[in-house]
Amino acid sequence: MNQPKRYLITSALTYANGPLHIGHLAGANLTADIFARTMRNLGKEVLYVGGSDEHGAAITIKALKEGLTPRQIIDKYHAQFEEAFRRIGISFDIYHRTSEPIHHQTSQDFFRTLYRKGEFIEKETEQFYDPKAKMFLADRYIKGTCPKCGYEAAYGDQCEKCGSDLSPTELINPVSTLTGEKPVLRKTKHWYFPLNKHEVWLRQWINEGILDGKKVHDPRTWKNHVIGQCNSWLNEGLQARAMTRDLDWGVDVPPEIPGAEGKKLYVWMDAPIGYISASKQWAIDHGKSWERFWKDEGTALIHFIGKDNIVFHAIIFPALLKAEGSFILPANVPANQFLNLEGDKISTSRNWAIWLNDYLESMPGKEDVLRFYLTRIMPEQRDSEFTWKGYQEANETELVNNLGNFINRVLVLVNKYYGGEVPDFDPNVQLTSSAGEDQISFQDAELLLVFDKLQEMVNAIRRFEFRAALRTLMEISSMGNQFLQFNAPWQAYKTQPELAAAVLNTGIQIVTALSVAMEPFMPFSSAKLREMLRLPAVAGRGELQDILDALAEGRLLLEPGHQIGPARHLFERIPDEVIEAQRAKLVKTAPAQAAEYPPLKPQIQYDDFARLDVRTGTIVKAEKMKKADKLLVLEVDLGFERRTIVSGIAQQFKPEEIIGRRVLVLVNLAPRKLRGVESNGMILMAEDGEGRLHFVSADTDDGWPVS
RNA sequence: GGCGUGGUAGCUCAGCUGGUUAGAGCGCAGGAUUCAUAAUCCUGAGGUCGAGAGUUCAAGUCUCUCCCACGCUACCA
Repeated sequence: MNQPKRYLITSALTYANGPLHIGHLAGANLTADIFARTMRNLGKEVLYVGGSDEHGAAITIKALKEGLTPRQIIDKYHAQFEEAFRRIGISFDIYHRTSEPIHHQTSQDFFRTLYRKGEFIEKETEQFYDPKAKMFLADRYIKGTCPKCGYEAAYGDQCEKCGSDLSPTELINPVSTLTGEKPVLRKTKHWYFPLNKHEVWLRQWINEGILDGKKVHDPRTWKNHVIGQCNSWLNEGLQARAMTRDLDWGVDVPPEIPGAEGKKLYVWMDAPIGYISASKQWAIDHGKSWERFWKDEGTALIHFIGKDNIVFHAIIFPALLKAEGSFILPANVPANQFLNLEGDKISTSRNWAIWLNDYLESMPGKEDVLRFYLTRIMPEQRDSEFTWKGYQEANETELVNNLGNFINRVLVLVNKYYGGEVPDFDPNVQLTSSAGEDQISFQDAELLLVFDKLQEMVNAIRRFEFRAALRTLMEISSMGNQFLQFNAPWQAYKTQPELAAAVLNTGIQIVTALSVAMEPFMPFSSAKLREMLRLPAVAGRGELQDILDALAEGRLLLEPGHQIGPARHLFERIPDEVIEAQRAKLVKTAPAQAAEYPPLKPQIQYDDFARLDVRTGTIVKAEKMKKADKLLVLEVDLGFERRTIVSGIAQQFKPEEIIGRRVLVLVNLAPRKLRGVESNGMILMAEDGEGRLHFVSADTDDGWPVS
């Protein structure tokens, strides 16, 4: 495949309802940053965009909870994100936000174009509207009397008593569960995007890289799990998706479209278009063209995301772009898997995470160590795990002992023997190669080995194999350590000064190469090293390409006579106490929501209660229901009879554990078929604050009533 | 239940279209060395490649069945 002329790189937008943690870095941001920096260092034209995703119901809810306005919430998180990303060195060309007018305009324009082209299906439905809450109600927020069995607390989508599927409009006396008000029917219109119409070309584009008969990318460069996930969706059949919602916090549906009042664009018409509006803003700020990046086939569009976002970026957004007609499609969607933490999933609600802000505050100057370790364990092909011990070890064995030590050895020796001046040398001096203790080499041959490694590293990054690229980088400094060890310039300096000069000149060339090559991974340490070398910091202007060219042509990277500064340590050990203190911060908390008691149900009369017939019983048989994850088929002995009862507790109880359990059974519940098995009754369970279920029972004989 | 991805030395992971004694780093054992943040270098021990069956002259690599982890999805509160 031809090398693209330029790259448009995106990091998944960050949702503005909670702080950043290391998972955000490992998934979509550090990956994209390393890629963007590398491409800039290779002299490519790069536009790297990111931003905050600031719309949606979750933000409204968060605002209500904290007693703030949605605007206050998003302002707070956006500022926080921007600052944290900057401090950890994510090199966005622009970090934008979806609340900006230019974004609203851009996504509305996008919607308009699709609307005019007839890409949407309009569906008008009558839905219940709660005048007090001023919102349309989802089916399950409505209760009323079941038209079939007369049960008074049937949900809008289903009657729990008789099991029939309902639609909210069938209910007699519907009531909003939010406010208790009587909802009114209102017509509401929504626009659906018929994804199913796009299935055929999507299949070919994803699996063969062919779009409109043209090869646009090589599917072999896409990750297995990305293609697999897409095909899984395609094989299940794509459905028309609503592109609008009855929400109050988001981008308005273009007002001139009939029926648009009160409607907002759904997230699929909003968040990914944020990439486009960010590009536009960047173009305005810099007097450049955004369309060069979005509409020219010489551009490779790369979406960096986590695996939860695959379908969104590889199917839905491409389909929208194609339907719009003027945009290129992504050349790759290198999704990462998930990062776990100390044996458990990262969870914002359980506070199981390493928060980026906290890290930046409590581990000052250690930005690159985090970047390094996260890259080293990056979940590229499968989930991986962050441990503080692993972090400490990686820092010590690789950064301090290998990379930092090699650089320090060279700089100290050059300072000590040559007053910090890069020594001149005789290119014909025989050296021992880093490739083996018995191999004779010369300086230029040695530098060609470095060239090969740099090439290898660049190729790995082009394949989005960041772990491999980082490993290759470390191999260069390993080679450097071997080279020093074999040639022992500290001895040669006394007996063969010409050897020492050739060795240390070579050493300083390798260090110079490293100062550039390490920049995408560890920009802060790179800058520090460049300062010691008295060289300008790497600024993303083709420095890596310059180095590759020079090495290929046999030119030196740092000329004899160049004066370097004193050696300072690039990395330092991190004491056990510091690691322990960090680990001690990790304390799982119960999710906040689960701690809240559910609201009390409306008052009932004794007669209502007396209608329930609850009896004691014993589980005598239990087995898993086939083709269902949550159901157990139980046989319960009630003394006077045995009954089959299906219970949705399979995720918390194993069948063999619960045989013999005394339980309370609601015995006069109408029978209902669950996945083909008739259930005659209901096992009563108590639920605790963390959602765990517990059996309730009594010490009486089976079959006697409970009241 | 369906689909997807993964399951390789104590740990973290490489192993492309099947081909000689399965690799690396860390850790471990022994040795060398002192320029360097007790760093570095050399050597070595360590694996029936999740389990079983099959295809093949030949399988970690292909096929089938099963088990485990994670994700999507269905069903289910």
